[in-house]
Amino acid sequence: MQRGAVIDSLPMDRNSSLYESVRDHYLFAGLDEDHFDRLAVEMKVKSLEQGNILFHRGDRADSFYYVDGGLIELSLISATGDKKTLEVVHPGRTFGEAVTFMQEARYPVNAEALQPSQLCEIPNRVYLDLLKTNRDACMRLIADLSRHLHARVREIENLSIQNARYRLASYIMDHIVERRGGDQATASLELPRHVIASRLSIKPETLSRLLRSLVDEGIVSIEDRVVFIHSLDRLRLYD
Amino acid sequence: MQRGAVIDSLPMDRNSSLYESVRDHYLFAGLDEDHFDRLAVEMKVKSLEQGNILFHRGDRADSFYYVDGGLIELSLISATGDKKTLEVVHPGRTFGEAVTFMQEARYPVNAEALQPSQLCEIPNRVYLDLLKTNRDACMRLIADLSRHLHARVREIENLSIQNARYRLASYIMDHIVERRGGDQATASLELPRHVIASRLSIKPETLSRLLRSLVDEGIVSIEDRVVFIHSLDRLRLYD
DNA sequence: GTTACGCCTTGATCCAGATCAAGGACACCC
DNA sequence: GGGTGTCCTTGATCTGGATCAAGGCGTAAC
Repeated sequence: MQRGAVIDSLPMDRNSSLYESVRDHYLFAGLDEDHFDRLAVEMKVKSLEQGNILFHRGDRADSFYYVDGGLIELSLISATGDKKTLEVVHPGRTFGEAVTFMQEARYPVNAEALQPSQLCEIPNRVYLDLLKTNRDACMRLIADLSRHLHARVREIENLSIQNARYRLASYIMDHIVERRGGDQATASLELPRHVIASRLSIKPETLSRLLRSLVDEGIVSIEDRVVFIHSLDRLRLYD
Repeated sequence: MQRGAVIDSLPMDRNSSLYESVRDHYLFAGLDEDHFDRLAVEMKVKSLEQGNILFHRGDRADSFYYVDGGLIELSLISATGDKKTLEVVHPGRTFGEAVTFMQEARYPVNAEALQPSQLCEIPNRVYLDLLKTNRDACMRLIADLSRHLHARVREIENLSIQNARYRLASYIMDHIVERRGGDQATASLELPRHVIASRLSIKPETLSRLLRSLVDEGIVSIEDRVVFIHSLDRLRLYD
C-alpha cells in the first residue's frame, strides 16, 4: 500500500462539479454567489491515492476538508501500533471542522485515504471569516458540532457497555441498502474486513468468527460484501 | 440512597454568589451588566440531594446547567443496567450545553447528583437569544464544543486502544494535587471507588485489584482516598 | 453491647475476545 | 503453468477483566 504525502494540490476550478458540491454543503448554505466565490478562491483541490496520509494526529490543523470522491479514514493509533478507525468519511461530507476552532488547533486523529480520493481543502481562516459575518453559519456549525459530539457519545456507549456482537449487529443494520418485507433486508459492507473490524474495535479474526456465527444461526447469509438479513428482529436481539 | 425528582427550583437571587459565578463563566463573558441581568431573570436555582436525578437520557433538553456546588455525574446505562460514568462535573463548570443547539434536542446521558448540589438552570432559549446577538458568545460556544469533542475522542482512544491499567494510571495522574520533587506526587481520589471504576469502565473489584497491584509493586502507597506516588515514571509506564 | 448496612477487598472461577499459527482463495505477474 | 502477495478464514490457546461468592471494616441505630 502506498503511503506518504499528498500527490497533488491545485486551485479549485470555478466550473468544476466539486465547486458546486462544496457550495451546496450545509456549512456554506445560504451564501450568495459573490460571497461564496470570495471564499472559494482560497480553497484547494487535493487528490490522494489509496494509502496516502493527509495528516497525522498532532499536526497543526490549519484546514478542514470536504470529500468529493473516495473514502477517508479517521483513526487513532496506540503506542503499540494498534489502529482504531473512528470514522470513515464518505463523499459529500466534511471532516476536521470540529477541531478548527480552538487556539493552537491540532488534529486529534490521523486521516488516510482508503481509496483514491478527491478533497477540497478549506483553510480555517476562510471559514472563520465567514463565521464572523454570518450568524446562520455559526448556528449551523454549532449544530454540526453537537451532532458530532452526540455521535462520539454513542460510540463511547457502544465501546463501554455493549459487546462486540451488538456492535456488529448495529453496524450491519446501519448499512442496510434495501428492505424487503417486514423482517428482511440487504446490507452492503463496502469496506475491507480489517477496516470494519477496526471500526468495531475488534480484530479481523473476531469479526470473521462473529459473521460466521450469524450465518450458522441462520440470521443472515453472506455473499462477499453483501449481507442478506433473514430476520431483522433476531439480528436486533443478537447479543 | 435517595432517588427521584429535584426538590427545589427557585428564581436566582441577583445578590447571591451564584449570580456572580454564572456571570463570570466564560460562556457569558464580556456581557455588560444590563444584558446579563435580562438573561438572568430567566435562570433558576436548583438544589439536589445526593442521589437525585436531574434528567434522564432521552428527556427533552430545554436547559443546560451551571454547577455551583456539589458534583453531578453524567452517565449512560445499558439495557442490562450497567452504568458507565462519562464525566463528573465539578463546581464552576457547565453541562448539557452541547446538546442544546439541535432541533428536537434530547439529553444523550443521565445526570445525577453524587452529592448535595446547587445548580443554575439556564433555558436554552435564553442562551440562543444571546447567540443571535453576540458573535463572541458564538465563538466561545464553538470553542467549548470543540473541547468537549476532543475530550470524547480521547475517551474513545482510552477505551479502544488502552487497557484498564493505563486508564487507571492516567486517572491517578489527572488527579495529582501536589508534586514533590521530580518523580513524586500526591493524588487525591475524592470520588467513591465505584464511581471511579465506572468512570474507567471497569468493575469495582478490578479497580481494587489494580490499586493493590500498584501498591504491591511499590509504585504508590494509598491511605484511604489519598495516593502517594513514589515514581511518576513507573506509573506512567505501568501497563 | 449487637444488629445491620454500605463500601471495599479478596479469592475462585469463568468467558469474550486477543493472540499465535496455519491454511485457503483469489488476483496479478513472470 | 508456478510464484507470491493480499485478504480472509479457521483452529488452538491464552488472558484481561467480569462474575460469583465470601468476608472485613466502619458507622449509625437501637
